[in-house]
Amino acid sequence: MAGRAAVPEVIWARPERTGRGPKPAFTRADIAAAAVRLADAGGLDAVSMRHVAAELGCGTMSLYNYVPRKEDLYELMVDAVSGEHELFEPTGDWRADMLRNARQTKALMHRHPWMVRLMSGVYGFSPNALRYLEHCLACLDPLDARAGTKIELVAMLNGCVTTYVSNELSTAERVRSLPWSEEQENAVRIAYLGSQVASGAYPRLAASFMEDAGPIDLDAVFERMLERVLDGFSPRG
Amino acid sequence: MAGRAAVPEVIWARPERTGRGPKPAFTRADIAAAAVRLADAGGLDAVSMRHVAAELGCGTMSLYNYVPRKEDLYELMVDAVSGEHELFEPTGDWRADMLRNARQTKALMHRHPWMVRLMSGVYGFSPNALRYLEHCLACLDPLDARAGTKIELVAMLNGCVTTYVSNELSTAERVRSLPWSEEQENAVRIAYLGSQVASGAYPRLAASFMEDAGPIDLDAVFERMLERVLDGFSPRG
DNA sequence: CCTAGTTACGTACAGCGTACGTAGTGCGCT
DNA sequence: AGCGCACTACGTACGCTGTACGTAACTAGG
Repeated sequence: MAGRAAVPEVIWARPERTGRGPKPAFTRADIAAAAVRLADAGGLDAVSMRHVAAELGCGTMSLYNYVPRKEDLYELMVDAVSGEHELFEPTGDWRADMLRNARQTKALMHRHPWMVRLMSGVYGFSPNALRYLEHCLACLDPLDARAGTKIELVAMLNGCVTTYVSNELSTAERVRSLPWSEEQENAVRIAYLGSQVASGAYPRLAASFMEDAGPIDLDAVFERMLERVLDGFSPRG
Repeated sequence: MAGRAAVPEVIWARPERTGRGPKPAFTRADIAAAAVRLADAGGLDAVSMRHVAAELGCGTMSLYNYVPRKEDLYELMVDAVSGEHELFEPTGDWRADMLRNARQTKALMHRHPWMVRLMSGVYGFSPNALRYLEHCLACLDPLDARAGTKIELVAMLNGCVTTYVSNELSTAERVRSLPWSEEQENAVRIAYLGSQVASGAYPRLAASFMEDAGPIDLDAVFERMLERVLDGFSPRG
């Protein structure tokens, strides 16, 4: 009969080896790495069970011995890149440390643009995610606040970074499945936005466009956002 | 030949009627409403071109006369529910007004849980989204700040609300495609999380679990988050 | 040693987005 | 007035997806 049980489980709780039978040809790390490679190269849509299996050099259905559902493959991917966080030694300056963490997260998501799409749909407590969370809490040791508050800080900071990068890359990832280039897509959208703003229906929005005529400094926007989040948690702020 | 052009375009720029030919049987609003109805009832996965066409009572391919790509259908959906925002008269108290906007957004996303998945993937400047943005800017008239700063405020507030609701509903929406119930899923994940925390590998995380033993008041967390965001933009804060 | 549990993988199915072809309809132009 | 073209409508078909299921080979535990 089928060893594949249709029973609730977390992939992390399922042991990677069980002893019986021929020894598995791949580790979970192998599989995650293959999937990440495909996603980096061809976007999230390039990650199909068939493609990952081909990348590993095995039959499609063999993958299901390691990964019961596609969802779990996504979870492996998120965990794998979560492991890319550098867990440095806390310096004692919690603001500086958290800034460093946030900037790292942003860089990580730029390296793996498909992450933003997975973040809102995958459960966030894989081993490496827990490790990162623990690291953040260690950075926050000097902050005098309840543990719950610290977790709220980490969640809010991560959330803001995610949405920021999501906005930044909104076209970049989506355009992969479109039959035209990112430049064309942006041009046509900006043209529409311009026509709407020029229509006079959105006076305040139009005024804002007049104000900052030049190109916006996205990095500065990002840094301002971080400062504001941290301010919200600083004592006497 | 094909009237279906594989050329970059925004669906909002394409006129709904062109004069020539038999008159369309549906409006964009009809289509959006049908798709939203399906998504509310059966989750985002229930929104397929075939299903929407069936809901409207037309052939699958007829839908492509109105909606050139599935992506555009999503855009119609987002715009339709964006129109559910109540654009009240600003009171002069920008903090209170923005709180009201944020709470409305949260309620809206609870009514349409699939929205969080669409928000990070769909371009954010549909007509109703622009109207809402303009409304927020009107609420912020009393705030003495550059227009760019106000837009940052709106973006940050919306972003935080989105990620908050996303975390809140992460299982709820995902579990629809799983062969077991949300309760089972949560139970199994909490069991795993508990086992990890109990393993001693994450001491600070464990301490935090000890601290707030009781169930957390999610609404309070939400309100605290909003206050912190607004604080970051209040003068002399 | 035997056998139960595992790995491996081909086949098959239902569903998806959508390219394409054809038939019918009615506005705009000459 | 009437021709032609742009449009609507929609059936068929293709390539892709996730994955249920069956079969064959293999190996560790009793």
